[in-house]
Amino acid sequence: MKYRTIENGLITNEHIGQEVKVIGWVARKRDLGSLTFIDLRDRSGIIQILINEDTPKPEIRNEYVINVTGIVTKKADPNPALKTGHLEIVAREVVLLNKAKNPPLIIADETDALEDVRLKYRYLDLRRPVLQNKLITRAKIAKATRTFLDEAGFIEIETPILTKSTPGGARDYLIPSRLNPGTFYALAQSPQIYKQLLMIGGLEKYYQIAKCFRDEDLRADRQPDFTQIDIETSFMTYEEVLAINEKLLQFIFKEVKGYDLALPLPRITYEEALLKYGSDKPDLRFGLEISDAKSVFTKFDAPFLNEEPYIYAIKVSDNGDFFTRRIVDELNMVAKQHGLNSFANLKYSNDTFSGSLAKFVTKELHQELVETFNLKDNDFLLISFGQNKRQTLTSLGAARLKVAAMLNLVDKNAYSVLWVDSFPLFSYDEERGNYVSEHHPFTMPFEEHISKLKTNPGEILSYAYDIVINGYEVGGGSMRIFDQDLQHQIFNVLGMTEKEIEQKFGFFIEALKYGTPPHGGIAYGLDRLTMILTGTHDIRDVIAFPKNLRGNSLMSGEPNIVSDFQLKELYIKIDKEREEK
RNA sequence: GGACCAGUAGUGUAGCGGUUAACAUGCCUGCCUGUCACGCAGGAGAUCGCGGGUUCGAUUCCCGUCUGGUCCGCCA
Repeated sequence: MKYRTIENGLITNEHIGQEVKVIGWVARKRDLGSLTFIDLRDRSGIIQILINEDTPKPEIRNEYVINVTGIVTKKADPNPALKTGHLEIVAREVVLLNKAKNPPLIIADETDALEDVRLKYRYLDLRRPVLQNKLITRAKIAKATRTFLDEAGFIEIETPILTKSTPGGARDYLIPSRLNPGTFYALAQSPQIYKQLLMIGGLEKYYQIAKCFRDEDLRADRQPDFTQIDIETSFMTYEEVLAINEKLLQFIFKEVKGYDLALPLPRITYEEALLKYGSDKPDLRFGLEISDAKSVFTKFDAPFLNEEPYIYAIKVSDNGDFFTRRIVDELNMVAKQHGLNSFANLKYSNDTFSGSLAKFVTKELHQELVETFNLKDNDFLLISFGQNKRQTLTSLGAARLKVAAMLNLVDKNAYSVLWVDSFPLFSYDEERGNYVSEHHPFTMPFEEHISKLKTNPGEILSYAYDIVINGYEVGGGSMRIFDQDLQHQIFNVLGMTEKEIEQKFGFFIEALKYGTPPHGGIAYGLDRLTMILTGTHDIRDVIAFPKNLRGNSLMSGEPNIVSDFQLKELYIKIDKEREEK
């Protein structure tokens, strides 16, 4: 006895006239009295079942699981919306295998439910074909990755999830050790140190599709546990590492989407990305480039503007009339969110300026503005100004994205894939009063900048690179330091004492002393890559059982309170006062 | 830690200082031989998130709180 002889979505013309047995969920029932039609859904798709008057039929409602035996028949009037829309199965026997409660959400591509209902009943949400297709795409990406890297001589190696907590970087998820009272493991934030140790261990080419954990606040594209495609290789130069990663991406795009990714990928430096697009992960599917507007606006007789050290502008061509008071207010919200008071703006039409700065435009400035920005009728200038260069740029960068979305400037069928490179090695942390790694402390600085370690660390650039797709940081990596003295100097710049270095990274410094090969690598966010290739902006769409913004599972209810007995075994006491707050 | 938006039948929304709280869909019952988001007729279903205040009267206005979402900070 079998439940099925064929999957619903795989039934084709060649089965016409054959008796088949199918199984699935009742997606829809259309009862015409003596005729009943059922859309029967399994993972492969939907096939219509016809139950005639003389065929005995059980109670049938939505989401019941039924088993149908019958003859595949050609329909007189096909349904073009369905892959199997020209076929149906005329039932001989219909068996009810399981009933179902009335589901709280519509189980179809277009559901009516909002996120929290979908997450609470995730197992029902997962029955929706759109969601299943996203998980299928995710599996295809993983498979293509394995195929490509395997053929390129990489081997898949697992590294520990229970690891040592090392400060710097993201907050750790801590796991108490029962066997070692008072001590903790940290869940791996990434396999970074292990993969470098694998290089020292002589494995040469490693990869892993690795779960990683970071206890930071969540976003639409950030989950506390997520998956990296983690890659490291020895004996390859910077250019060779980028080249093989480009080929990997090309292979994935081809296998998963049938899309031909043109190589080599464009590269843009971190500084250029920030100046032109106000972001270290620019979306290049549209223009709206930022220009330095200091020279013009500094001449404006407006103290709030001309005294600011940084002034930048975006010109939006031929859409001035779009920027009504309401739209400008919306953009100013973006400015506020990024720490500025507001943007300034100028509309140019009929050779006249209007907008927030219009009253400061003198005759001379009028001419200079038109020439500087090459203004045509119905153009619009959005201007950001501030004390902090990065903030002034990134707020305008955020507005750039918003404007592009509002004006529909983004080509949804295009992919913008590029490298952002030449990242600074360090940035200065005002709060902590010392330098912190921009990427991570194992990143190789440009050789010609190493001399600045003692004099001006902030100016050092590094062999770090991000892969950016459609404005998402999809991957990031670097060439690594393989010289123990240089590594030691880096730790010093980061303000670590000899004792701290020894405690936290002693084993790693020691390892570097035994003939470390030149090496480098990258880590891709599998979740984000899947988001892009499935066209969603919500990371929860590409993870089977995701968490909400508070890190809670609305379905199973973690995190949860544990028993006093469990806590006692782990030598942990909960501060009851704090718990009640 | 901060800013903003939302919370009304199972679901998604509308609405308003005094309503029988509306619409769609889902659900239930009946009818229907070619539907495919079937159709038609009828029906059930809501302490308008929670607490307080203003008011003769609050689902509506105000304050607080909880929940969900988006963003900033954070994410080596």
